[in-house]
Amino acid sequence: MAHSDTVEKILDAAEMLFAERGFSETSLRMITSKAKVNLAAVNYHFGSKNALIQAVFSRFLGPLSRLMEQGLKDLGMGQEGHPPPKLEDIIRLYVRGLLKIPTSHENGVSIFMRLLGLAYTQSQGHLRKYLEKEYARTFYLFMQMVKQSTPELTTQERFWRIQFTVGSIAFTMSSVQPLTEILENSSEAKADPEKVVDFLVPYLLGGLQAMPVDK
Amino acid sequence: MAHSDTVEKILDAAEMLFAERGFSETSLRMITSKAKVNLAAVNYHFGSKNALIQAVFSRFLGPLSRLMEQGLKDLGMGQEGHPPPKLEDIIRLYVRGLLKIPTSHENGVSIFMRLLGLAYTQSQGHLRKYLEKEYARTFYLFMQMVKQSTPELTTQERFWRIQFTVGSIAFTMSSVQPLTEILENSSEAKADPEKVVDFLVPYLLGGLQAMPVDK
DNA sequence: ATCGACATCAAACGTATGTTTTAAACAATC
DNA sequence: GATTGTTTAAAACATACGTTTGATGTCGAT
Repeated sequence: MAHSDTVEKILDAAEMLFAERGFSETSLRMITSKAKVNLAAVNYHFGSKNALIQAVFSRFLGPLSRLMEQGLKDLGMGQEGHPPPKLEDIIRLYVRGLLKIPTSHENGVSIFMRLLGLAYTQSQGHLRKYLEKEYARTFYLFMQMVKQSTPELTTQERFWRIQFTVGSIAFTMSSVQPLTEILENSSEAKADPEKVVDFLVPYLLGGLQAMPVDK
Repeated sequence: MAHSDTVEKILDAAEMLFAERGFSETSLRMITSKAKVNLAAVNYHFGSKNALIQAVFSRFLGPLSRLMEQGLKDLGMGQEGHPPPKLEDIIRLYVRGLLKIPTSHENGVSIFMRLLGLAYTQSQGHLRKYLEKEYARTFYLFMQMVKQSTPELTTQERFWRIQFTVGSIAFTMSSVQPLTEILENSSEAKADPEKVVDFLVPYLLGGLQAMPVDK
């Protein structure tokens, strides 16, 4: 057919290259040559490089936020008379959700997490603002859940603990590959993302449930 | 005098701009115009943009690692018959060290942390490798300390928990400014880096001391 | 006062970038 | 079979970049 999967091919290539090298460090020519499409195709289909970056995120986050909202409902979110869910269940829900992200490649999780990390640190925050606007609802729901499960925290302390948690996840996942290389060199067996997640959950729970700062 | 403080002015400007916008997104022309020096001065004094990036880090990390090693000695590191220091003291030592980083600007901490975060996520890891090589000793000492204080963890789980910790710190500090803006809009008083650190320490301790994963 | 080493400056270099344009093929829809 | 939307190809666009050059300035030492 005339209309092949050019768009998908571009998104696939861009996704991998962005995760490997960052946004600014990845040129359209790299993307189109990896995707084996014409250079002009990007501007034809997406309009600009920035729009392509957003499109890469949309493909990830659309399904993800739907998955999250469904999971929160399953945990009894908003149901009258339902006991507040355990914090551990909430964390597991999100971590498991991240593992289930639909992706065309093997290492879907780490690619996505690295992209998310980049979105926060790179690109002067214009991407971060886009994400916060677009997925504010999902994030708000998560905050509500955590609030129910940690009534002993002040609003401020809870906010920051959630940020610490997001930070742990994003930063770690964004550098799982380089870090595993270190581990392999220095000793031990290789650590895949799934294993890292097993270590991550108890750590995050320990942090979130720690004794609050006394005022 | 002919030799003014051009080098310092360049480092100051580069430091701030790198932290604000990232490395690739900051051009030499931005730096030199902010520093009010000639464009060629960067290549004259530093040789290349990459060398400038490393120089920015050296100015931070030199004093910092010396501070850290001294602090570790004060805690009894390596002294025969000395009881192993408490984990909380180690964490506080490092967090306090980060706060004491000598810097020419007000927001020294957050700038430095953001730079460190960028070093890990950006620049294809060439900067990360430089840092690990240059400051391997300081990091190794820290690992040894934590090992003494968390004998119940396996080497692998300890390694990852330390990574989670570094991630929390770097990611959070690298976005303290944007995050405080969110807090101010949504509610509450403003949160300065020092206050964030007060929240951070118990969180990190809770994570590091959480029940280990059973095998 | 002169020399020589270092510092600064404006200007240019070569290259890579995102984007646009033109043209020609191609496939699907009506 | 004409029309419409996709795709490719090749080229050019203007711009921004890191880096280099060569002239000029500045200083302390001789």
